[in-house]
Amino acid sequence: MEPDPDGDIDHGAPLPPYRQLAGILAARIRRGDWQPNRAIPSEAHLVQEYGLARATVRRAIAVLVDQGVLFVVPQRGTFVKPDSEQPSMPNA
Amino acid sequence: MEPDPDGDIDHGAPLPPYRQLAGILAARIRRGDWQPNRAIPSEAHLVQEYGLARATVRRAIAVLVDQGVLFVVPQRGTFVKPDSEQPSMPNA
DNA sequence: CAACATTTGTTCGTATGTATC
DNA sequence: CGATACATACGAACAAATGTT
Repeated sequence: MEPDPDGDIDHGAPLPPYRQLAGILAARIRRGDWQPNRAIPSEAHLVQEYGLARATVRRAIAVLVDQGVLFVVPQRGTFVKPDSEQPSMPNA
Repeated sequence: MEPDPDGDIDHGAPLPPYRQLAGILAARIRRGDWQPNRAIPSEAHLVQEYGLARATVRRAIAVLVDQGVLFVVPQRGTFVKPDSEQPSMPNA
C-alpha cells in the first residue's frame, strides 16, 4: 500500500483534518493526478487512503465543490470541474 | 529563582498559581515536551493534572499567548508557536 | 426481470475541544 | 466549577440511484 504523495493527515495540527484533506486534494488536482471531467476516487476509497471518517471526507469534498473545483453527480461519483483553470493544449 | 519546571502549584507562594503554571508550561515547551505547531494538552487535562480551576488554566494560557509562546485555534486546541525560538540541534 | 456491487445521500449516536455564562 | 453551546471527528447504519452480470 503506497502512502500518499502529499503526505498524511495530522490530527494534532491546528488545521482541521477536513481542511488538510481539501488542500491535499486541490494540490493533486492542480498537479493533474485527476483530469477534468473525470471522477476522483470514491469517498470510500479516500476514507481508506487517508484514514478518515467518511463524514470528514465528505466535508473536504464539500469545500472543493464550494470552491468550484469539483462537482458531484449523485450515485455516480465526484468529478473534476473542467473550466477551473486547465491549460488548453493547442490541438493534440 | 524560577519555579520548579516540573513542580506542582504552591498556593501559599507569593507568585499566583496562574503565573506559576505559565512558568511551568513555558519550561516544558522550552524543554520540547510539546513540539511547534502541535497541540498542548487540553484545558480539562491541565485542570486535572495541576489541580487548578479552568479559569486559572486559561489565565496561564492567556499569558503565554500574549508572550507569543502559544496560539489558540477556536474549537481546535492550543498550539505551540513555531517561531518562538526552537534550539536548533547543534548538528546531529 | 433479478441479484449484486458501487457510490453518493442521510441520519443517528458518541466523543473531544474550546467559548461563554 | 458547574451548565450549555458550538465545531470537529469518528462509527454505524440505511436509503436511493446507477452499472454490471
